[in-house]
Amino acid sequence: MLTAIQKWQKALSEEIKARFGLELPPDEIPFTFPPKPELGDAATPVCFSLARKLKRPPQVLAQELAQTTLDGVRESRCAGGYLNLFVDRGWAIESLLGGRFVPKGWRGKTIIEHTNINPNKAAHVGHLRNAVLGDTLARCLRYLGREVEVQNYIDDTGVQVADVVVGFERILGFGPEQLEALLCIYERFATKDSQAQGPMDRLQEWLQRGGLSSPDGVFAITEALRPILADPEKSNLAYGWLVSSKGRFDSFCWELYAKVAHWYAEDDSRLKARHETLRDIEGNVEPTSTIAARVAEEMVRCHLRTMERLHVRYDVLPHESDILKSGFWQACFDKLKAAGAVHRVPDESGDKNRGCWVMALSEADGFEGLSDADKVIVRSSGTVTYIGKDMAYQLWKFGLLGRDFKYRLFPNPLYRVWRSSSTVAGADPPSFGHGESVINVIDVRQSYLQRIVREGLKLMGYKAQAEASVHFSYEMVALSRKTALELEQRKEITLCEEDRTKPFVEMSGRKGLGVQADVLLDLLEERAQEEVSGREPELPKEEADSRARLLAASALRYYMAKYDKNQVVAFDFDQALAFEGETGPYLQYACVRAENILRKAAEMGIAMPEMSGSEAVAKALGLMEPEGWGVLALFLRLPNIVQQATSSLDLHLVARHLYQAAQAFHAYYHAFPVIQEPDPQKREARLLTVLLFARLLRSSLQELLGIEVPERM
RNA sequence: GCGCCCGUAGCUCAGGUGGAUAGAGCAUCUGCCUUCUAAGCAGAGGGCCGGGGGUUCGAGUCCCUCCGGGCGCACCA
Repeated sequence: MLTAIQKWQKALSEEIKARFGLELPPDEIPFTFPPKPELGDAATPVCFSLARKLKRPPQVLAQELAQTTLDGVRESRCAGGYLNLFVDRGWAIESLLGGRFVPKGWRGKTIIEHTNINPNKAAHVGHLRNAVLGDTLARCLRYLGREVEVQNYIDDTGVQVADVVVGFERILGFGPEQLEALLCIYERFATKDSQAQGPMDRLQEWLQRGGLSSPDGVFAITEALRPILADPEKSNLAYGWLVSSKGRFDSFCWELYAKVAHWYAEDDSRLKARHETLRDIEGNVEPTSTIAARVAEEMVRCHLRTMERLHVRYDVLPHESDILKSGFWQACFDKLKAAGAVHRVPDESGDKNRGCWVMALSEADGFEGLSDADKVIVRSSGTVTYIGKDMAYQLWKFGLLGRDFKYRLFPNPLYRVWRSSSTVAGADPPSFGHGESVINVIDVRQSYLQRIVREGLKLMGYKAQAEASVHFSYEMVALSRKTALELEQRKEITLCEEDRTKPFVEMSGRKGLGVQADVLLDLLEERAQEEVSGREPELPKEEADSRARLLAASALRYYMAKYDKNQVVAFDFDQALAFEGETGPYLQYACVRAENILRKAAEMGIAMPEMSGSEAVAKALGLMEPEGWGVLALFLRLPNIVQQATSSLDLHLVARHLYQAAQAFHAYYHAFPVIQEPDPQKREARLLTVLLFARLLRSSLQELLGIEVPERM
């Protein structure tokens, strides 16, 4: 289905051909929007370029083109060479309210892969940008009528998980029982803060508050942890993290993971532990493989919970371990070999890649000037690299592998989500994969690898799928210098000399450098809570909490969505914690204000206007002030904005546009009182403006940006 | 060395395929709450759009070049 502008472009293209004998494709007819609403609802400067080709003044051409009949346009005027269009308001409102965009011309689904946090530590603010962009893209595509499947890839076999397992086994001396005991504490105890007294007292208290007052439960846990508690060094470490993690297992692992990196750095020979652990995980050697699986699963649960706070959900969680166990890599490897896309570097050669299977990139477009033209796919040890697994995964996403996972439900208390499995199949999973196009949301640092995956597909003969493989590349989130120095002062992070001189500090899970997503969300909710209770002290706590959550989520989502994707976000606490100015709450507030007027009007017994169809509506629309109409007209452009945003992956366009709409409404709100307006007809027109605005903004925020609006704030 | 990205107000950023007077937010200053919630509005100051060349009716936007900064180019993911 064509949007209004596309229809106009088509009609104008035909008119230009008929009138001037000039072929001008519809999408080459530019559309802009007049700076003032009085000038019209839309405009095209096309006559400027026509003027050159036809050697006639643009004003004259615009006069002629103004004769064109355009769908929904009641008047075309020319002004200084521009062709300005005034739409029929009734038509515009009808199409806004009724016209969901019918999915024509789009068959097949789009697979979006996003989030992809290594399941070995808590999510940090960088991961939030990924998730927000991925989720916003999914929402925008669904708004346009596309079928979307959201996948969150879980790398549960890599070095990162291995490292945290090393931490549990070798630094803390944990086995499966101790891990279970720890998880049990986390499961029962989910409150945020505590001030430690004596370690054992505290543990007992936590256990009791967590509903583990049954002596057996406490006994079981303390029994399991006894060997750890007997060792002061281990028990101090674990206890410290237990406290600082504020009830979150992923936060515990965040500390543990950073500790492991430090532990390696102290003594190189300790890296042996990493390799042994990695080997045991892959070889299903107990207890290591159980610990790894348990840690990864629990971590994914933590991440799902974190993302749920931002209203981000997933359809399926493909696990890397299942890619290996289900023979995906083998099938992919066979295809690569059959196509001659990879070759083995002989053992006896002097090449540094001897014994490896490599993909030659020297012939490929866009890989010129590499220091090494060969990319290792299979290591000399016979194990496959990340890039190989990723190629197999990409093939599966397109349904090209000839294999599928089994699926079972992931143990998630929040909503139904499936995960891959190599062995156990749950009841009636939907069909996953078989995408027509695939969008991988990964930060810019992985561009090179994403290009290799595409190149691999091409070499295997899947040219169309290589074309349909999109890397949604965005810049990283770093800590602003100000924020980094603040955090260092509070002893939450440690910076090296080099970091201190840089304009911003790159985050690093390994170095424990970053701001945890949940910590930021907690801060946001706290601040929101203060604001809410400052305004309505009488509000029941539950209601206040729920409002604070919506405010915090919207502040964060808008903060992550408003920047151009190529812009490094220098994360700054002051900016991220703001609720004023260009922020999520500002958008919500516009909606709440509009709804307040409606509520008040209803309380006063003023009838709500019809929104479409009747004579009265047409009349009210005609009586709207240009400013009021200007607010609503912004929503007319929304479908085009969303379309452009999704095709260029510039999602900030959507965020900024809705901000602009909110801004326009706030100004209107102050200038045009509704309830106090004595003239009933004017009042009717204003009420209709407010009603339509409230409807449109609320649904747009929710559908496109994943921002929910509270009833009041 | 090669490749990609960024440089616009004191700070953080917008400025779709070149078009109407370069805009927002924060910060600073001045007004506006007995009038639909001030998480707001109105206004002021603040700009050689990194520098220099070009392309044309028209360049913040396109091309070349230089300068400054970031990120990639692993048998890590």
